[in-house]
Amino acid sequence: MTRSEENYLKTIFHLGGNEATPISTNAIAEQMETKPSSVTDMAKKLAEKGLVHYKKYQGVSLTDYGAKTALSIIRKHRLWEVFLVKKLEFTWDEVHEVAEQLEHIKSEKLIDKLDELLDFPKYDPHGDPIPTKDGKFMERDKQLLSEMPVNTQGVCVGVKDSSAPFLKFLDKNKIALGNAIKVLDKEDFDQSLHIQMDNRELRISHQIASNLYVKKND
Amino acid sequence: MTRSEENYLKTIFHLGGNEATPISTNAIAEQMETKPSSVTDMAKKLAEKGLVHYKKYQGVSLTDYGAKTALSIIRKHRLWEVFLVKKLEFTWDEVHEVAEQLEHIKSEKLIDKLDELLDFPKYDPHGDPIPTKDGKFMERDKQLLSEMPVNTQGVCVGVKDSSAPFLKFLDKNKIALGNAIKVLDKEDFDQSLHIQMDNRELRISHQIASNLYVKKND
DNA sequence: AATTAAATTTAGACAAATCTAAAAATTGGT
DNA sequence: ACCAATTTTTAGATTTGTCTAAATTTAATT
Repeated sequence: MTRSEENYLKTIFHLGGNEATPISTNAIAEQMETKPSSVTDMAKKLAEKGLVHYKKYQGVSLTDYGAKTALSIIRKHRLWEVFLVKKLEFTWDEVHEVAEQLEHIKSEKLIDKLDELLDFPKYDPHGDPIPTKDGKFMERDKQLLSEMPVNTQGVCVGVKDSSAPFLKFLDKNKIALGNAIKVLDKEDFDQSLHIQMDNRELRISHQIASNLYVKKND
Repeated sequence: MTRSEENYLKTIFHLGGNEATPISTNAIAEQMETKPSSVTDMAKKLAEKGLVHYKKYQGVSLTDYGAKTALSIIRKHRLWEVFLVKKLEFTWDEVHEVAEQLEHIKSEKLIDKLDELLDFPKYDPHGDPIPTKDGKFMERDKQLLSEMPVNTQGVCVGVKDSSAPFLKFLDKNKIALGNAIKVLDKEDFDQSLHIQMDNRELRISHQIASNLYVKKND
């Protein structure tokens, strides 16, 4: 597997889709900042190797084998992210770029031992679940903050947008995973929220709220 | 810098040489298991970038800039080797292959923090010195065991050959870095040695002795 | 259902890194 | 100082992954 093939698999995985509703070459090209014609070429190659289903003009979807492969790369990416934060004092907005490189390192022992060193983490620094060695995905029970009714309470458990600018914004406003959240009020006009976070009250825009995942308290 | 360019620099560094006595394209090709014609192509490219001195038919040597670059790659390689042994329970015969991949990861912060996590190690698992951030090389006062006179004592501090087969042989015979060594006798016939290592006596061939570095006791 | 617009693929080109085979330069032996 | 052997370079081809521009297919609109 080349680095490029791995990057395509990962992108296709993240874009979702399935054999019935495949992902267009255009969508992949846009996500990867490349050209649709390049995607077509790669789609053929990946299909050749049994990693994707591909029918001309129809789009692309992962085979079981392709999905398993994608999950192993995502597993590596997220474990490295945990390593960078937990062991090397990286901030959560710095890890993605480096993990993009580290995820391509080939050594099963390396990743198994890394997992052990980190004490088998279940989530990465952005709250995304880390697939198990056999490709099982533990999706957490969570919802967007923007979808929580007024007066419900929960805990901040993840971000939808994990871009550096958004993460830095959260840092600046002391919004971190693990914080307790209560929705105090919702503004009908612009759907902004008045919330209580840990011990202070703050107002956040709909844009922010729709990129923060919360686990509702029972 | 591409991965390939980095590998060439590293190889040229390890082969030594200087502007007056450059390394032949053939020597580089042999070391890298590639063809001389490929080396010629790369020599031109590296010369173009100011990383090596290259004159047709004369051979190649690193510029100061090239040496500095090579040292930063070697620094990364050796720090990763320490990480693999100290933090992930790799054995010293397993680390090279993985470090060959890890050494190409680009992130200054990553390597600085790794250095810190490992407590600024001075030597890698094979006893080779780890260059400092500014490319300084702390070569240890050491000599080959095969060159130690009878009755001298010292400590095992490194290996010349760090191939897996040799390292496994050392493990099997419980020869490890840090062990105390005393040369009891030298066999004129085949130059084999009778030594005392920690608390036991053993005989080792000249081949082995000429691949083990010892620091003589004062 | 025909025509236009949009999406997708094909064809041909390019850069990086490599190779083979042939040509050129260097080296060593006499 | 010459010739033969060796080393090194050149020229041209190959692979991988990409691109542009043109051609084709699909989708949308009337």
